[in-house]
Amino acid sequence: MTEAVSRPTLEAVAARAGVSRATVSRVVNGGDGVRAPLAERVRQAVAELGYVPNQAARSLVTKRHDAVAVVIAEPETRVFADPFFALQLRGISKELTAHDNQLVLLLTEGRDDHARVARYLSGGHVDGALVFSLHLDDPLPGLIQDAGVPTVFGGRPGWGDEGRGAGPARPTAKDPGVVYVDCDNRGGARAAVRHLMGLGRTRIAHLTGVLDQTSAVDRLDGYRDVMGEVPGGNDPRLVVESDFTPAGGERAMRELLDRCPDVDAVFAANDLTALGALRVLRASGRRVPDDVAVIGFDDMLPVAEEADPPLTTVRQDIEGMGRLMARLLLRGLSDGRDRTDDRDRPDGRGTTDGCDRTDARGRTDGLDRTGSAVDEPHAGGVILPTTLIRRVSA
Amino acid sequence: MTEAVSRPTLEAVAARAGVSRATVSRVVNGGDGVRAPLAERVRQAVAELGYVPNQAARSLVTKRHDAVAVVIAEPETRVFADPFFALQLRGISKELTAHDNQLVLLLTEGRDDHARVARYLSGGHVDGALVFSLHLDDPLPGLIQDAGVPTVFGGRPGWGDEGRGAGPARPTAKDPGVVYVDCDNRGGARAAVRHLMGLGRTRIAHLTGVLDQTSAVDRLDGYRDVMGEVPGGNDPRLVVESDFTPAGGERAMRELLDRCPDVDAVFAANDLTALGALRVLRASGRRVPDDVAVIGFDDMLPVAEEADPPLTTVRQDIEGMGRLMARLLLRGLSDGRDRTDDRDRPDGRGTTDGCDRTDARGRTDGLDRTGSAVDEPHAGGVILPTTLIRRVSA
DNA sequence: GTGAAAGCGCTAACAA
DNA sequence: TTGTTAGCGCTTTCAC
Repeated sequence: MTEAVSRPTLEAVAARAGVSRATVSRVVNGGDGVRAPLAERVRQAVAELGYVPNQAARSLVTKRHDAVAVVIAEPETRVFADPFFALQLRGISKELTAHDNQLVLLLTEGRDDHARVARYLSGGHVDGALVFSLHLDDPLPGLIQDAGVPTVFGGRPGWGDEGRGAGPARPTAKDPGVVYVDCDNRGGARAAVRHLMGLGRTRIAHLTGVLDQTSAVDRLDGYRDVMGEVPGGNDPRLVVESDFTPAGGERAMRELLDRCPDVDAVFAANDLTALGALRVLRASGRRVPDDVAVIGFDDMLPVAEEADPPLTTVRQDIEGMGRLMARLLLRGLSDGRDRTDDRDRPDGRGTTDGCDRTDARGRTDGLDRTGSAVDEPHAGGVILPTTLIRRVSA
Repeated sequence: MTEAVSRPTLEAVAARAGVSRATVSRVVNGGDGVRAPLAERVRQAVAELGYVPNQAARSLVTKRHDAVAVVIAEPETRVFADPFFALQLRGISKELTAHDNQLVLLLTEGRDDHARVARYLSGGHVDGALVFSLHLDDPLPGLIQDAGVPTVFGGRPGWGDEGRGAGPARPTAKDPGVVYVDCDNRGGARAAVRHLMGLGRTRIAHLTGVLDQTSAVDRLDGYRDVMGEVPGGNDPRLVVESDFTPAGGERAMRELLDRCPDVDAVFAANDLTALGALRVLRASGRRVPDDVAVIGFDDMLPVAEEADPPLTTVRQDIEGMGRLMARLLLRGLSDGRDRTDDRDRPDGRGTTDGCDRTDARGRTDGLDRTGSAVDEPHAGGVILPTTLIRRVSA
């Protein structure tokens, strides 16, 4: 392991180019107001010396870090069981890189880590935070809000869902300052159920996810939206609580077959649950999709594609979510300063502005919230669309 | 998105405690040589003010950053297709956190990013780097070596495998300074094949991984180690090249059945490949394991466990690999300075030293290298053991 | 054992 | 347009 060596400083570059440190600094930071030939000489010197600015020194005076923390609350091992996390991170990374920001990854393993993370964020080491936390009663988001760091949440925070999560709703729930990005869980669920109806199915069941996560709640709500419209759709026996795992899917499917042997379609809260359901259906002698159609959620490869039969599912643009989160945070950060959004780095690596590639629709397309006590939508919620992917199972 | 506020400085703490900045600094950094009561007063002030040291200011003078970069060469989308990456990261994160280091994540998307990463690492923003790059001809590891940053590689670098990868071996291949951590791919493969033999199988095939990755090469070598010992084991038709994917596994399995209809066991280079093989075997009317036994590699959940039938496979301690990489890097870093390894942070959060929990065996337990021209083992290679997980398929 | 003072490398007023 | 100067918040000699 080679030892690091000392790097040339601004001073060295200035000397070499025969100018003052201030001039070098100007050139390095965009070169506004430096006459071309001089700037050229400086750039020359920079190249020759292989000068790279010392970020610590820079941060010390600018109070900026060009770094963003990504916080992932770890009890969410679900996050580790599928590529979700990795894709999200990839999207975030791309966007941050395009804006010359670094990604500081903070993984938490429980309460002890909460304090650590809060301390780190309060410590002013990063300009902002991207926070993933799926559970309604997770204290981490609250701590982070209190840390006073600009933050964008991944997934709709559940603070406003009174009567659903454990404990009272956080006062911050209606805070217009709360910004989050999520996929259209509810709309995707509706699309899935409508598709099953379009297939002529009438006894359509739902195997839910863990109901202390907003994604599970929203998918259930989407299911109910559609089922509520048809006679007999409100049969409570058709909804079985599960937990986003294959084992849970098996359990739930067995229970479902007990309750409703006449079921002819299943909408599973995610692909893993569907996997378990498929196995039980096969064991029960039912054919998929002939006897029972099955739809999953997530399009989690290779699970969905490699299932037997390949799973029809609802795809979300996971990478796009990550990208959008980063973009929103960065935009918020630059708004907070006096630089405008499009004042990108001089190397012209800025991306196109806006949500052009993400089809952000804002809000939840006219629908009111999930029957909770929250009347106003979360001011900063951005919902990305989902797509139904048809394979064999439905 | 709340705006960040200004934090209390050392100065403020000093004023509050009625001491000099220097004293506060000493207390904050371990408190050696400060009388107890004074130190207590300082700690009090720190707590009251919620003081957190400004890392930028500290780095500026210490030239340390307490930050480590994790570089993941992205063309390795395999890394994104399974939880491998996430687990590795978790191990790394735990270890870094225990030593109060931050994790800066650098994902690359191709050549353009190489320069960016090299620049960042050379820029002295981090104390060291953990680098993942699976392909033999990836230029990134070379660039990183040149950047002069202490580095530990994830997975055995292939630079020394002459005649295998594209291009000549890098001169650094035998550099005793090269440090890497890998699982015992070769030993795991041997265990798998021996297990199949123990089952009385005689026509044991191998579906390889992408052979420009050392993990695939090593697994193939392990297979050959064992097969070479028995008569007829060298039948080249029993080895089919594949690519670590289910689709590749299908292709390879079909080809294998064409070539050797009498095959009675398959060792697949990973679980995904095994998945494809299982499907083809089923389609061909063969029963698993009765007619053909199948073993995978990685114990990639949920793939292996949820396969039909559940897959016997070789498990590696992925999280342990990550942890060990971080530990080795951190140790190297502290060796490079004048502080000894066990001079941990004052809050007593240091972990136990050594590789106690990882069972590092060092080297490759007496076996010579993979038939390549490299006679001396890579000085810094640490190989973690693997475990055979018996499920139904073999 | 404690404090005073000198920078670390950079940016941002302000002068020229 | 360019240079000069004063710190940013911290650690670290060096006196006391």
